[in-house]
Amino acid sequence: MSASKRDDLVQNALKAFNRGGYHAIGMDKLAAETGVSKTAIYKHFRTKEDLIVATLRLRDEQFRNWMVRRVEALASEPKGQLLAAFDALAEWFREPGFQSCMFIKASSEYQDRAHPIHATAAEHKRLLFQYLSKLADEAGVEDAEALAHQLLILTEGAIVLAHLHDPETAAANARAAAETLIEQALI
Amino acid sequence: MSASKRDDLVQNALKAFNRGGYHAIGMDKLAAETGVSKTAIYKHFRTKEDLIVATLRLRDEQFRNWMVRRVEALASEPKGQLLAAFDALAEWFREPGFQSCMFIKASSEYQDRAHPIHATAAEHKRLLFQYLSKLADEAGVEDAEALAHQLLILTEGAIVLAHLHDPETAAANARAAAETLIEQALI
DNA sequence: CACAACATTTACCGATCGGTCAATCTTGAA
DNA sequence: TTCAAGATTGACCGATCGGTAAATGTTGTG
Repeated sequence: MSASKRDDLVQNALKAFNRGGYHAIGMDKLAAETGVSKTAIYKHFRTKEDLIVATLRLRDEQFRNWMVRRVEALASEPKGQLLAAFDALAEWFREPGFQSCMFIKASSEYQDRAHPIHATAAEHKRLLFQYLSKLADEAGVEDAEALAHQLLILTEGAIVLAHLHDPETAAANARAAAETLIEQALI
Repeated sequence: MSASKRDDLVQNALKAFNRGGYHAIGMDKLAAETGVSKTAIYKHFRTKEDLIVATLRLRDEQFRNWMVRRVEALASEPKGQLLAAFDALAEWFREPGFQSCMFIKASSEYQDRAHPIHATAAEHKRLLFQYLSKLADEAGVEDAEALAHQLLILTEGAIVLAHLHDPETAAANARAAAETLIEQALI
């Protein structure tokens, strides 16, 4: 299997897991939806869980790249970029077929902290924290990590409520809260 | 089966689902862990999903009762009670075997908004919102619903990060953010 | 004690689970 | 053109999935 076919497989697996959940999508269904036979899949991934970790790593890369690009397109100053992260969030929520966050769902299905899938999800959120922390620091916030923690909490809460209740309400309220917290952190 | 035995069943099912997840715990394992045979379970619940909904309803009642009691024990004034909700959250996170929130996990495994399990989870969060909204109103906040939305976002985000990263850090930062938002809403 | 009514169990259903294997197909170098 | 190497396949593995049926216990009432 070529590298690009393998990427296709992971990309399609990502879509399937996103739509159906991790336990709910079996390997037979996965083979059918990706167009790659089970045996071919198992040539490249030792277990289903290895494949899930690979999809999470791909999603981590895609999502953080997208987020950074959107933030930089929406604002040029670090302070404005902190707030722009929440505008990007709103854009994400509006995407057709938005189904909450792969990593939150992964940690829900694989609860044990020691599990590689859970750990991969935790790592993704840690990288998001670092990004927010960098922006806060550049914006001149004294305790940049404290603000980054607070903004990350808003982000995760907004995702959960966008999925459970209403995307627009969640995005708007998270943005408003972020604005207040950023302003206070800069006094 | 007596009413109390049925309650025992649901209570034990709640523990099992909480520990293992919904898809991951099969009916055979559930029968073994609750001490009630599958046939006996199916005498009272038409499907596994009906049983899950029953466990969520029980958890909703238990959790909200507990939260209200803790909040009232920790503070007597509405404004203080808004903040006390986050102290209660910290207490919950510290409980041994804390495994995130049953409702977030349920909505992760049953993503379709039309699904009864997802709807039950959404309803629980709506009731929490109403509670926060009432407290905010009593505290004299002008736009009580806006503040309640923001505090609910903090709550959900703190739960997610308590599970993925660190309970103490998540609780402390959510509390600090809540304090800022409450103060600003009262100006 | 007799017995009907109900609760509970064991054994089983077809379907699907994650994963494997022998056989077939494709392909590129000699 | 041949043929070995690697990719791919469908068929299959035992285990478990959600759910059911027939048989066995249990219990309150006459």
